[in-house]
Amino acid sequence: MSMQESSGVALWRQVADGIERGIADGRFAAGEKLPGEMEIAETYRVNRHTVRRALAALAERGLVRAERGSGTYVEAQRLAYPLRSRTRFSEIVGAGGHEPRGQLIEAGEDIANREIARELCLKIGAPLIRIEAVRLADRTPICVSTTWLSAERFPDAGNVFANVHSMTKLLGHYGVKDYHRASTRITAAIADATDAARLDLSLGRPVLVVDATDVDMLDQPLVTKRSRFAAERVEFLVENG
Amino acid sequence: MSMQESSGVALWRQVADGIERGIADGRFAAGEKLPGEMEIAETYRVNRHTVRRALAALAERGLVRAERGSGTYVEAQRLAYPLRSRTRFSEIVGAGGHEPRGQLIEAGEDIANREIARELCLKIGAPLIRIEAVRLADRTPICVSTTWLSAERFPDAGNVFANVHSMTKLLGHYGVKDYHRASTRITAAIADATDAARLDLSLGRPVLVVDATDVDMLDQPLVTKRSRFAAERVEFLVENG
DNA sequence: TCAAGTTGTCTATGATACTAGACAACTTGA
DNA sequence: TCAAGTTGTCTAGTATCATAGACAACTTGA
Repeated sequence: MSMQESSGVALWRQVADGIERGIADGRFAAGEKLPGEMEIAETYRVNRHTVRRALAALAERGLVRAERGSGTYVEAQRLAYPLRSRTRFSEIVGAGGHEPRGQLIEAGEDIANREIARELCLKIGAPLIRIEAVRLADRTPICVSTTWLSAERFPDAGNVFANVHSMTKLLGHYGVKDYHRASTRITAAIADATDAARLDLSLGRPVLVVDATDVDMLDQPLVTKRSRFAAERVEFLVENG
Repeated sequence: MSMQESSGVALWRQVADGIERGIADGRFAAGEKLPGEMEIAETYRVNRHTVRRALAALAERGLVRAERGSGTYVEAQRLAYPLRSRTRFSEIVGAGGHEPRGQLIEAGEDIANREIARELCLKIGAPLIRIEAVRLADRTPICVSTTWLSAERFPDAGNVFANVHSMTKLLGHYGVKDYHRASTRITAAIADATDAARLDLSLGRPVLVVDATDVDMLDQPLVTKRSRFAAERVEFLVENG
């Protein structure tokens, strides 16, 4: 018997994703015992060895734990991430009982392409500061983001961010007392090699890609950014009404 | 030279995803010529044959078109999908210049688990109608959704939906004049085999998973649903303030 | 016309992925 | 204690993945 789907995704990986989805949506509760390897193999119509490889991958990521002679058990949970007009990473993570951390990867200069120029109401080719940062809850990386600011309005923003480790504090440094989210666009993709490494994700894992622009109290654009969230670690909450 | 990452995702697939991302975020504009196979191979540090397999996969999905002796050219676009309090699939798709279509896959009975009971303010074990449907823009499937309604309040809802092909019309049939979105939760996952087939996606493609509950004008819950959107075909827009 | 650059097709080889079967090591409950 | 059920480990064979090189077929621009 053979399974040729030729999707470019290994069978063990498909099984692992299936089990992970089961964990994420509650079919397998935390602490609960998974079905036996044989039963999983029959469910997915694959060999037991293929299931073992899937479970090994999940175990390595800390989602399950195998106990010889007994069974394989679940251990996981996702971070709830509300998308509000006032979106602050530190507050959201703190509210979830975790310690928020930010880490600068790289800061440099850039020039505005058409898209960024439109978002920030600048001219194409205008000088920008580009900040690459990773944000964590406790010791788990949650997202990496690329942030662009006008280099004219926020000179030396890269160095300031390196000191304060927070976008809110950075803006405060330039006299911005408060700001809020003007637009948010969400889609999903597969993490590229760089992001996967920074998020401590294995290759091929999905990320939620969020393009957002923050404005001040007069609706003047301040910063625009593209964040990539590890899909397996967060769940966005959109609150209407 | 060798590349052993052993992520469970074939190299050609990683290259294909990388190029697709480039198309999605505008690095490669529609109609534009991609870099030559040799150049792509050098970029990703893989063999030219691996690049060819990636391009073949993209060509089969209609994202690119190869012309012998000349080059490989892009052809694609994503559907903008605003997430508002008043979210109507048909209006969104229609506004984008496409023809919205809905298709019933299956309707049946179900009983409320804890999560659904909470969303619909019912007791655990309460009888439900479960509707599986796929929704398309022109002839392209955009999302599949599983919708749950109280079987007491909406008796025979499955047959009604089969006739009207629209959730808005179904609710109208029971006297609900207007409704709006109460909560929306978004995450991403890999499409399972069933969803992949229904969305005409190859295995391993990411989907945006949306859990949402609609309420009437008195904030009484009407329906709760879990939709899976083909990530490569949509882009969610969250509009704040 | 022609050279340079492009995609298309062939052969070949080694590494991984998947299947298959067998048995060991261990846990649990009767 | 013991049988049934669990995970862990070994061997082997087949198919797919990825690499490598060579050359054909075709397009483009000088």
